[in-house]
Amino acid sequence: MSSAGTGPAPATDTPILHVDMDAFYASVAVRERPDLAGRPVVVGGGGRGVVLAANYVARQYGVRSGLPMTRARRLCPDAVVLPPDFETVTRVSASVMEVFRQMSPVVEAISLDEAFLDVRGSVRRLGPPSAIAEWLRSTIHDEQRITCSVGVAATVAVAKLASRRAKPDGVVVVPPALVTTFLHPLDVGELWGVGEKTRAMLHRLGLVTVGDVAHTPLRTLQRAVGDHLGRELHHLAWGTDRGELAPRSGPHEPDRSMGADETFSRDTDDRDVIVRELLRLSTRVTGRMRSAGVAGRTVTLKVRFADFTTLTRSRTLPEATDVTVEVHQAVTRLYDALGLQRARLRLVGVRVEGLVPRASVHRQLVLGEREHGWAEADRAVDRATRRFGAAAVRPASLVGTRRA
DNA sequence: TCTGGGGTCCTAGGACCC
DNA sequence: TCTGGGGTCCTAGGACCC
Repeated sequence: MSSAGTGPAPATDTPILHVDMDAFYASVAVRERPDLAGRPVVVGGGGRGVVLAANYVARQYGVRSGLPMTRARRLCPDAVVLPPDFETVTRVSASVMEVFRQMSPVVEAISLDEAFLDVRGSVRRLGPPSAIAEWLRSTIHDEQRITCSVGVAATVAVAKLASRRAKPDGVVVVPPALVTTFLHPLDVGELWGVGEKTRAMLHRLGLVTVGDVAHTPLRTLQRAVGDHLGRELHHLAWGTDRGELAPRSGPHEPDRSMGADETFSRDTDDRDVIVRELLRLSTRVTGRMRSAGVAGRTVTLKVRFADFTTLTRSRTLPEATDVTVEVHQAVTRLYDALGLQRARLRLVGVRVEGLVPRASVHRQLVLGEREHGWAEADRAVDRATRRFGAAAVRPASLVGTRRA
């Protein structure tokens, strides 16, 4: 370390960086397949899936993430379509997060490809935030051969908007004096927390730009969109959201819920098929719960009909559980209670909420319940799965019945 | 052959208790 | 005789984010 060790740390009025990988899944795919450079690349699920990421060549054809894959193929028939490579993406993400931690100890990751950094403690060592942003970008580019964009500001939400403005492959700094100049011309839909519905409702009220929202009385906003979101929007519109990060330290907070859902490749009204799918999903969810060491009391069934209307039904059990059979029983009862006749389902889902550490659950043994019951069976399955893989052990009704 | 899968948080009404 | 509130839990739905 050099002599710079004494004296007050240089202050900065834009300590928050938002780093966002450009077209992450697609960039990683191209990195693995250099022959694809310059071609339109779309990463997404097959069948009824949606676009996970599209590189900038594909975006010229109007392909965007979230678009149904069928639409994407129609918009860009020449696109190279690839399934997501989660393993590589996860590995690249971990390396990138490691670079962030070299730049600052205060990192709040929001997903595999996005994070906030507070660089207040790093300016003496590394220079002003804009220089840190550039160094970070060149390091990631050199080490991982992918690009990212960085927004720099005094607050979290402004930094996030700035990084969007910086895309692709750039840096945008918004000093405090320019925050309203930057924010107010933007469409309200750009704000974090304003999706399609809220945007449409605000537009109907004549609130089109962020500036319009900024100059609307708080009470009026709250009547339109609710107390909480109203207050939130007011802050966002003036760039006065939080300027502190909530870094995930330690092993990380436990999830509040765990769930799994699946869209059928073809809509179905066959109870056998549906109940079997609920068993698969219950098995998956409780398996994840057991390896995380949590149990939960509220079990929720989700059902989506062919016309995309969706409903949920939930049931709170007397005791928290992580037992596959109990969760499956609960969702099957909820399903039967719907009394669907010939309604065709597009999707079913299982979720367990109100998770608590398993160790904190003291099971009351119900009269007649054997001590080594289904829970013991689950643990035996977990051990076998760890040794032999997921295909080794599964309920009899999930074993293929098709004959040659 | 339009519209995934993993989550979080908020709202609102009713039950129930004090 | 009047018709209270506050707090918590449960359920259902909706909106949003990555």
